[in-house]
Amino acid sequence: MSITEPNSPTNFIQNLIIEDLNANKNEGRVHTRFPPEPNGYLHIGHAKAICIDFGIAKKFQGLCNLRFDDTNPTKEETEYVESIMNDVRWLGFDWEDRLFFASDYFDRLYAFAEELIKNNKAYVCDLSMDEIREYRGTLIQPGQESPYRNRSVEENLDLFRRMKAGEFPDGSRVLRAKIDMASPNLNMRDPVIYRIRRAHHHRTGDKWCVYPMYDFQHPLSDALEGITHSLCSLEYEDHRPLYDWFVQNVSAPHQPRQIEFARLNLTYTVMSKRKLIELVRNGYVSGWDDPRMPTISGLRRRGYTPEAIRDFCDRIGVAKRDSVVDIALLEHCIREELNLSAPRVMAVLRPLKIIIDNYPEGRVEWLEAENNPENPEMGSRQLPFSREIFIEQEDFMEDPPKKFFRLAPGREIRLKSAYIIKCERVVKDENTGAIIELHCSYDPESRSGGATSGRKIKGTSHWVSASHAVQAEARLYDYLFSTENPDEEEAGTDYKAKLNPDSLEVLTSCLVEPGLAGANPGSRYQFMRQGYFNVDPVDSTNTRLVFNRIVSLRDTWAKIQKGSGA
RNA sequence: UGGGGUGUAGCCAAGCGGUAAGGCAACGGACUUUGACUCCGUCAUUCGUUGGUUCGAAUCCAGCCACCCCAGCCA
Repeated sequence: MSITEPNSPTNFIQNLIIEDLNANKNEGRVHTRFPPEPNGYLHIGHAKAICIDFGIAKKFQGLCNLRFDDTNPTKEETEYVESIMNDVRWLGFDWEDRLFFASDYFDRLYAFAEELIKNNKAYVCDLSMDEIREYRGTLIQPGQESPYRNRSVEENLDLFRRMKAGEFPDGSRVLRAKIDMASPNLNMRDPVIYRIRRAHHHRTGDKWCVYPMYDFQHPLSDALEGITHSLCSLEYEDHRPLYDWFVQNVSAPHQPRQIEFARLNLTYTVMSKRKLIELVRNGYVSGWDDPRMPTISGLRRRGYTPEAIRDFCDRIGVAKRDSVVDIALLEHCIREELNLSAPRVMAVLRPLKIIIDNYPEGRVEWLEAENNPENPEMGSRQLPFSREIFIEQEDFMEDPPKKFFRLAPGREIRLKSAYIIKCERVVKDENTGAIIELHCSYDPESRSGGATSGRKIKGTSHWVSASHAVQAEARLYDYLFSTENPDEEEAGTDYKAKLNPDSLEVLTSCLVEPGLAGANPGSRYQFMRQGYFNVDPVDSTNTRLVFNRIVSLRDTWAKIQKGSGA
């Protein structure tokens, strides 16, 4: 079940909306919006918000707008708005013709500000930034009124118009709402609503030198768009009285309602935009789309699907409790999808050579292999088998523990879709003692699918034919951070100290079955026991094949070791 | 010492006065041409805590405790 589906379970936001509907509010309409600031790339936390904003609208046959809250020109860039639109679309959501920008409303917002001034509810303040802070008071002490608080309407109007006209330097004056300097809620202590900022805006260029603040812009943009339910994260709860104040003290065409929910946190990663941008800028990762990043573009490059991400967002629920969701749930979602959709192919990450002494030299058999035993519709393919093959190093142990039932001296193993082989001899390097290759025999009667193939063998391994395999590169990713909660305070450490040095392992000797030579960038596979991989959509070229490990299969090594008591 | 929030299992999360859903994780067992997958089973006598109201409380009331957010001309 999903909040994007009609019969899914309800959450507290839906219950509030149902109450509004039952009270005949908003003519029965439900209209939400997803309002990112274009100052960075979207991450999985935004995906939660997107699924909630668009999902709730859909659930109530309503609409959801995409609106960019672009009122701080010093942080915002066109690159970001493009990536955001791309990511929202990729996730599978459609804002149709309702793409908006707060900057589209600059004229109307300015008019609302003048209206406030004319009603003696806003004033131009000449205090410096530091002075404003001092006058604001503290958490436990009330603030003091600005000496400029009681300027006449005429003077305020004149000053504000001259601010807009560019007569004053940046930072010299601001427009403030006249509310209550003694309010226990600091947001109500005459908040700044316009500041002078000579910066090039990504859409309005140099037309404006005054820009509205979020607290003023957001409720009024919602009102202008006819938003009924303005869903945002918990840190804005304190702002709700201000939100309502603006809507009520201006001739707003509509009264939207703000509802807050907890933002997403995930184990082993960070979600704050400030931290992510720092990881990118300081080169801790290769970019916003580094597959270890929790960004949408990182997850996409890693091989995650929009369906898996939406499924994850549905499963984590919506509530007001601060929480940290276990990354295992996200991994479960992609495994569940890929298990049925990704073809199972043979790839050997750490090759160990095997020579089958009783198999004729030069002979090649093409064996049929099913693409996905759980999804027969995916058909089968032909695999070359020959005298020399590679298996996974970890599938052989010279001195195996009790419950190890793969290959060992004198033991047999089934080669997936091929024959049963028996290890006859181990060849080692004279000096180092390292294992160079294995000599085996095969059982000609055991060919997979044949009439006499029924012999039961405990272990099965994947393999590739030495002369047919294609060389590739595999990138194995671990968590970017080594601790479950890198944000957690620990005296003297900052979150970067918890970056996991082993978060990326690159294997260049990886060998894959020949059919993968021309695989499409982005396509996903299960490399048997090694997990799910995709062809890197950025780095794979005709001469270089790179696989990203999307996620491992659940680790069986732990059980093997546990079983052996090792 | 102010204001706003939140406390249900290892992690999420339903529950809204009638006797603790579901998912992830974990742990047993079955199955398996990959120990994965799949399937079956186990996993809160108790809901931060102490009292109160009630025939009956996770749900209502009071006190206490813990944690999160707020003093940008960021959003």
